[in-house]
Amino acid sequence: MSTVSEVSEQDWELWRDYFRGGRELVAALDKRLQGDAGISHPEYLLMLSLWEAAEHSLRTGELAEELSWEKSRVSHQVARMEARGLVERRECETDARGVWVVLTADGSRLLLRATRDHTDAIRAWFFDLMSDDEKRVLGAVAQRMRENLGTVCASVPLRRRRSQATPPKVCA
Amino acid sequence: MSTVSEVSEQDWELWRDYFRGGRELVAALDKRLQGDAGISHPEYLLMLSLWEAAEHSLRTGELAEELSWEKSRVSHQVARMEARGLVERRECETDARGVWVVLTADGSRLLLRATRDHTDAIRAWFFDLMSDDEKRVLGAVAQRMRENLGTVCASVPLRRRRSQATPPKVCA
DNA sequence: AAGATTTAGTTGACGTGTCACGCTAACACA
DNA sequence: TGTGTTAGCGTGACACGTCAACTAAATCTT
Repeated sequence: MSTVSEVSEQDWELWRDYFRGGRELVAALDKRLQGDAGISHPEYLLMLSLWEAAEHSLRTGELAEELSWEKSRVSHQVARMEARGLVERRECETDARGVWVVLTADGSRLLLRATRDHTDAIRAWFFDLMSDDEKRVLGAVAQRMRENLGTVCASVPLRRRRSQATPPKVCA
Repeated sequence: MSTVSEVSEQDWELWRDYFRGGRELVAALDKRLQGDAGISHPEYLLMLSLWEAAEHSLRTGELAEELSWEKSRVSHQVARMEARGLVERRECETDARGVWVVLTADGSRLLLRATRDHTDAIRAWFFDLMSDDEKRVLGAVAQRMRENLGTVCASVPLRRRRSQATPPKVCA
């Protein structure tokens, strides 16, 4: 067991392509969002979560759970976005520790402007490249990976807690 | 064409799992490296490239090409790693603009210490989760993705320019 | 050989992401 | 009622990563 060469050259090739492919795809999506709407991918994701929530607002912790981010990360990101006017922080009436993060009108506008192109990009650079069979395989493997890693937070996130009358059904 | 809902719920599920799975896997690998050898994944990758090169040294630009990183990124990373004593910068005799980046003894030690566990982790969290058929599919899709995105630098990197007497054959 | 251009590499500013720590409010319970 | 614990969030430091601007050496041009 476990001479390094146990992993075949082919396998390393696969790993390389998987690893770099992921990075390159996300980088490309990010660049596209920047160009189209002037927002980053993390900003898009955060605003999307808010958009999909009741009143376009969520508590910091809910946001973290929704995005599978650390709360600290959410805090930093919200701070930057608040400075840009994309979201607002509001005190929580029922829990003085709590904070509501609310999508602003500007935020909504940008989100909606971005969504179409972003979705098209994901389709063109991801979905359209695969047959249905390949999608099944990829999905199965990805799920398996997450479950396997999935000690703590990884197993949870099968979207629940939705609301709103059919907002743009997008994930990325 | 291109109502957002063109993308099925299943497809979004796939995208989510693929997207987060990748992030989580890399995060897990990084954490493992930190714990085992006290180095980050980028540090590991950079040192591995050096290790595999003649004299354990490469020019900044070669390093960038090898890793598919921007030169600026290499520069920053090397600066941090030089401060930690993992690599050294050395003037280039034949081209006064050039810089050789050389793996130090400390760097080598850490790299070697890290390699075994890192490889095991990749095997356990990636390779072992897939059948050979699934590997083929994943590899094909990843390659297709990179080629599709692959305007500029994406098409190049099929490892060339190897040297050295069989160093740890690892990629990640 | 003078001047323009290209190439190698660095730097600073800034967004992203994690970790360790700290703070206050809510809560449990003696 | 006080006291210890936990939950919700923020902050500062630092690593990662990109972009635009920069320096200086090499190279090309005429």
